[in-house]
Amino acid sequence: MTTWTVGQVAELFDVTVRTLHHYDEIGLLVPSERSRAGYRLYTDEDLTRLQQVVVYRRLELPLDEIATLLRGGEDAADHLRRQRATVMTRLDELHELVSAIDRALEREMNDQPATPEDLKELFGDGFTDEYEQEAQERWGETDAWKQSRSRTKRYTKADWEQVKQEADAVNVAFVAALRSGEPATSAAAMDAAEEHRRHIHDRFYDLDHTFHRGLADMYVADPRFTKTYEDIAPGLAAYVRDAIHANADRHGD
Amino acid sequence: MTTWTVGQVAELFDVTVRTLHHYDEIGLLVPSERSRAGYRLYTDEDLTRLQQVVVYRRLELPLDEIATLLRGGEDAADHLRRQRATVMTRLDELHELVSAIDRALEREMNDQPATPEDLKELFGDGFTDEYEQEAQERWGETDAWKQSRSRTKRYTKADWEQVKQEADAVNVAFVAALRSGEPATSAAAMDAAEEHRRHIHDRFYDLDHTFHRGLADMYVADPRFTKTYEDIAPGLAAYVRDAIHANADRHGD
DNA sequence: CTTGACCCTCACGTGGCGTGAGGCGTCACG
DNA sequence: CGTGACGCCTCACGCCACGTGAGGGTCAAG
Repeated sequence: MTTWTVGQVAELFDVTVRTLHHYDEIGLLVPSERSRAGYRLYTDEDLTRLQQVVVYRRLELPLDEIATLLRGGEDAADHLRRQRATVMTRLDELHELVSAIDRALEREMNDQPATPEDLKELFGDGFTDEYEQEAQERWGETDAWKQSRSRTKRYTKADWEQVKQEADAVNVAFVAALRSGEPATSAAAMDAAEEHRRHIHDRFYDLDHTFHRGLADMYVADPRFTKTYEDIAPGLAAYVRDAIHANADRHGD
Repeated sequence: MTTWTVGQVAELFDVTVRTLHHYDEIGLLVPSERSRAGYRLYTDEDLTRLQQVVVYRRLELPLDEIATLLRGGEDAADHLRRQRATVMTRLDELHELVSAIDRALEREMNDQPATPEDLKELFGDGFTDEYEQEAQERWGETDAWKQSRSRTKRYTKADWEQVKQEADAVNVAFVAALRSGEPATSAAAMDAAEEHRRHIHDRFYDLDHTFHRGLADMYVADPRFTKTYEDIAPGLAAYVRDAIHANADRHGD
């Protein structure tokens, strides 16, 4: 038996039958033979070609580029280099994405009242906790998370209460500036913004002014967090955001 | 002017008009008003909602999840955590991809163009061995399997030899306990079980005592695995299973 | 001769829009 | 009051790499 049917080939290479049909349709891998009944029959050579296709697919080359590559015209090294650059770019994007999500999550955490149950749910209380395991696996690599976790892990109830007090103090400063009629670009408002940044910086993870801007925008973008500020004082959310941006400007970031 | 047309909104938020049409079509963002001529007119509230959509889109959340989120009530943190896990998985894959490309490039530069055999060696997979195929069928895309793959991928020949030696040592311990006539609940048998668990835990994937029980049951239930043990010594499969359960009991899981 | 596993060819669905086609609305200028 | 440029509308197909049936033929075993 020197030929194989779709099902056999599919199992061998861990692809679906539909995929082989697709490759046939677009001419990327047309089986050399057909049985009288019309069954696709793959030869050794077909399998070799499929092997190459499968490998290049794992590099996420589009199928038409793979076709070009296998037509033999192009230099494989060039393709690989280009692909590497593409992957690296994508990696950077994903890294940014992760930290953006981190910031969004951090914002979630900050806005939740720090009841012991919440903390347990957020940080877990043992290695048997599924979330804890996943968090360690998945989040273990980002600096923000490592920092935040290593710091908050040891926070007691009292610590959390103090964290909350600090947060409240920051809010009070914001409200005072707002009520006094000073603009968000005033020194008082910017000072409150800087306090806000330092609070997060000290308590959770390193936070520079650029990231701080991102957080500020989130506060206004999402009504759940807008509400937190609007409940304290109307117009506070936008005021806080503007103050943070002004403060970032002041620091030249 | 308290409403905006598609074009204005598009420019404001740096999205295309088609995108706004799309969001309208799928009901994610339906403009509150229409002009007599049927022009879409976006209000302040619409823009606020769009702002949120845009933010979440930057986090690459699927549109239907964003819809769920904005419908309110749902926990944003859950969605964000899931999204984070997804992105991290993708990051891992791309890291592997980059090193695979590097290895391919190295081969390409130093030696001749890569033959299919080279590729097979470099990227693995392709003509997978039977164990790997069956394991994939069994475990599919479970975390354990992914973890095992990501670890073993980087094992060298020497590593594998050591892994084999460790596995043999565990088996020897089991056989010794069995031959000496000690019950599966004896300390010797349970110690061997614990060694077995740690071996897998260290070498392949996180394995607690509860999951270890599941493995043990499978050793007896699945003839392929049963055979492995029965070939070493008759009655060993069941003995191993009982020892593992006893060991799990001992550890209170 | 039946059964059941395998194979075939359509052909529509997926996500998140891009990209026209064909036609109406609006506005500044002449 | 007409005209041209531009913006808006609604279809509706295209993209990529297949997934997922529907409806029907083929093949080896019992």
